[in-house]
Amino acid sequence: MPPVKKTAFTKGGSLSEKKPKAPQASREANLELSPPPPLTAFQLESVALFIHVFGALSLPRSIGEIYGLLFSTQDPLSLDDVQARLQLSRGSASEGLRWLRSLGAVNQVYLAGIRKEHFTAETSLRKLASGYLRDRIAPHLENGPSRLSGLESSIDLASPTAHFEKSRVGQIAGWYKFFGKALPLVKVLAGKF
Amino acid sequence: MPPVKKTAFTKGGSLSEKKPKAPQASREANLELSPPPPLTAFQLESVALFIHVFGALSLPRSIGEIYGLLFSTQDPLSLDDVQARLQLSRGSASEGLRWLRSLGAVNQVYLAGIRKEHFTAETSLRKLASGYLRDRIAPHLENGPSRLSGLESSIDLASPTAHFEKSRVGQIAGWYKFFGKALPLVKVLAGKF
DNA sequence: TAAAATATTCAAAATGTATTGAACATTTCT
DNA sequence: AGAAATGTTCAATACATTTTGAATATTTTA
Repeated sequence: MPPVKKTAFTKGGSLSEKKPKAPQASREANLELSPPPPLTAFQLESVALFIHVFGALSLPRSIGEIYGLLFSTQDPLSLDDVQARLQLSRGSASEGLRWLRSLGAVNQVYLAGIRKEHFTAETSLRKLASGYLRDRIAPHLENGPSRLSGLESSIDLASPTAHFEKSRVGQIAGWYKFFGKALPLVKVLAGKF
Repeated sequence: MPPVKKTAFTKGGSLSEKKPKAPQASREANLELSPPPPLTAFQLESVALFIHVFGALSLPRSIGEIYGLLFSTQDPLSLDDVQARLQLSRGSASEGLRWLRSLGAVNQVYLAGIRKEHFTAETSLRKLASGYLRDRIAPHLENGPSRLSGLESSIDLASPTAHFEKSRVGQIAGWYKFFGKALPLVKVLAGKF
C-alpha cells in the first residue's frame, strides 16, 4: 500500500522553562536560555499546511515544519531559533535546513554584526519548482539514455517477442521526450507565479 | 534527510525453503505448481528500471516490480503469475495490483474460458499521468481553499506583521492558481505521447 | 593560541511503512 | 449444496527512514 503521511502538527503541550529575556547582558547565556516565543496562530497554521504539502511529496515532517515556520515568519531565523521554536533536535534542524538550502527553498541571510547564519523562506514558485526538479527529478532522468540502451540491448532478437519488446523500448523513449519538453515548460509557467 | 530508495533488483539469493513441490496429479494443480518461467533479461532490466522510476515517486518497490513485469510481458498475467515470477507474497501482489489498477496503470483483461483475472500494463502516458494526478496530487489540492481560508483567518489583524502575513496568503493563493493551470496542461501534453 | 560559539555528523533509538502469510470471503464448477 | 479455485484482508513481522543528542569539527573572538 502506497505511503500516506500523518499531517497534524501537535507539539502542543511542551512549553519550556527558563526566564524572560534580558537584553544582552551575559553574552550568550541569556540568548540561549531565553524561552523561544511561542508560535502564533498564523505560524501554527502555516506549519501544519506545509507539513501536509511536503508530506504529499513524501518528504519528512521536520522539513515541512521548518519551511512552514520560515514561511510564516518575517524576520530571518537562526538554526537555534528554528530548533527552539519547533522543539526539534539540533540534528534535525541542521539537516532539514541544509536540505532546504540545497534545494533553494531557503535563503541564507547575513545580518550585520551577528554571527549566526539566519534563514528566510524562498517563495518564488519558479525557484522552488526548479530546485525540486533539479534535485529530485532530473537525476532520475539523467541516466535515462543509458538505462534505455541497456534495456534495448537486453532484447533477445531471436525471441518471438523481440518485436513487442522493441515497441516497449520505443514507448519509454517517448516518455523521456515528454519529460524533456514538459519540465522546461513547467519552469516557464512557474516563473509567472 | 530526504528519502532515498534502494533500486537494485536482487532477489537472486532467495534460497528460501522453496521446496520443489512434487508435481501433483490434479490437472489444475499442475498449472499452479509448475515452476514459473524465469524472467528474461529484458524483463529483469525492465523490472529494475521501474523499481527505479516508481522509487523516484517514493512508491514501494513491489509496485515497481509488478508494473515492470507487466510492462515487459506481452501476454496478460494473472495474480498468481505475478506472484510466482516475482516471488512476492500473495498479499503484496494483490495490494500492488489493486493499487496499480485503481491508478489506471494496469488493465484488466478477460480471457475467454479462463477464470483468473489477467492484467496488462497500461502504457499511455496520458492515462498514467492523469491517474497519478487524480489519485496522488489532486486530493491534496482539493481542500486547498479551506486550508487557505483557515490560514487567512488565523492572522491577527492587530499584529504589526499582519501585512506580511496577508502577503504570504496571497502567495499561496498564487501557487494554487499555478496548479490549476499547469495540471490540465500536463494532461494535454501527455496526450501526445 | 585558547576559549567560546556555532555547525555538522553519525550511531542508536524511535517511528513509520511494506511485506508476509494464514484466515476469511467470494465466486465458480459439478 | 459441497468442493475447488480465486481473491482480499489484516495482524504480526521485517525492513527502512527519521529523529535524537552527544561527540566532533569548524569558525570566530579576544
